[in-house]
Amino acid sequence: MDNKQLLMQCAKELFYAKGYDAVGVQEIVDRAGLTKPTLYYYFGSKIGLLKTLLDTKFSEFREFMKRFVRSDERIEDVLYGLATAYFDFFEQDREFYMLMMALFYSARENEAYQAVKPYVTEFYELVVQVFESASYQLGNMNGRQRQFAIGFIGTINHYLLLQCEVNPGQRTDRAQIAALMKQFMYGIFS
Amino acid sequence: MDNKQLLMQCAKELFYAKGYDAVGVQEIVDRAGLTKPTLYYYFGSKIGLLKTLLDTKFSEFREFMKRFVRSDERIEDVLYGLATAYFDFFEQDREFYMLMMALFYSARENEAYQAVKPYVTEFYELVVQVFESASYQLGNMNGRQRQFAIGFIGTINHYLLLQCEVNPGQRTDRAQIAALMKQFMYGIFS
DNA sequence: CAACCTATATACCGAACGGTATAATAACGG
DNA sequence: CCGTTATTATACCGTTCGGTATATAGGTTG
Repeated sequence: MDNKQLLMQCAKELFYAKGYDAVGVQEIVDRAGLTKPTLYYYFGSKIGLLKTLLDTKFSEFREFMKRFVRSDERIEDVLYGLATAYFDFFEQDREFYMLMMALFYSARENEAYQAVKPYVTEFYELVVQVFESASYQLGNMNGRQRQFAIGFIGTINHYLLLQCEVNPGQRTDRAQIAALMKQFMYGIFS
Repeated sequence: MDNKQLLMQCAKELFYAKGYDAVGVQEIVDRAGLTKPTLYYYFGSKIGLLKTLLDTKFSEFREFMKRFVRSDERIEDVLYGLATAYFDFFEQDREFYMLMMALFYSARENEAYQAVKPYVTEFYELVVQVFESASYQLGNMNGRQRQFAIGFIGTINHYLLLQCEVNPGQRTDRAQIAALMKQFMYGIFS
């Protein structure tokens, strides 16, 4: 791994563990065994480092989406594929996923939030589109597509949060994804 | 309002807008028109100020819970009451609610997260209890009480997040709460 | 070899950080 | 009116912050 990748890796670990604002540039380069000018050579600034990290990782997320989502299937299967993309991306790099969530929930004026917002919005709109194009299966949603999208992402994110708290090492299996989607679609009484 | 309350108010606004780590003690006292020793006189430290703020606000949240939750009713009504408590507390002070969410989603090693965690856990356990005591109505949940509690809180929090993004000024009405609970209980096909 | 470009280090900048020693002021009880 | 206590300000502490001017080492290219 070259030093650019090394710096991104170290930054990700520290941002995840302590929070973007709470991590100093010195701390990042110390962990990488380098010095500050190297970091500034590659990324220009601390926020530039975060932006490069986000850009790299969200490109991977797009690949997961392409692999698992077919919008022409039954809505049950589309949602299952969507959920699988989220779960697999989460499993591939839990630290980054949790970092992304933390950034998205952080304060609106914070530059770290503003850096992550466009990416989160992009994937949120993708989920909205899934519900839009399923309208012939779900019937008249009365403009509730966005509410469904929020509910869907919220359900998944909170499940993943629980995973991190309760099963720090264990992988989520396919049966659990199916159960969660069933609960989302048919409610807790089913 | 005395200066202690004033400092808590100013801190809350700044923490909400910029994030705990991104706000300096100097900034807080400047906004309040005071000086640093006053802050340290009342709260001892920056984290002490946050803890006092959390303690005060979560006491209010407990009152909302007592007012709206009757565990001896039908599960539909209990969940509706629980949701109402969350929504009303949110409406009473949106800034604080969003701050609490941001803190809870922040990094585990961050002291701001550690300050808010006990309170969030307390209310999570309360929701778990609601599902536990509804077991005779929901049937055998196979130990999924915690999953339901996570799903319930996740659904509400993401809805409130959406509220803040889309309708910054508008109040959530009772019909929307009922619709959200219906979706949670019966799924999106209902 | 000379010029150049990439990548890295030494050493430093001014500003802001959280926090405090000390003292002045204000309010209150005797 | 005096002593005490609660509250606030002035001025400062050492440390760390994000960021940079400058130099050097190594490879590449003319």
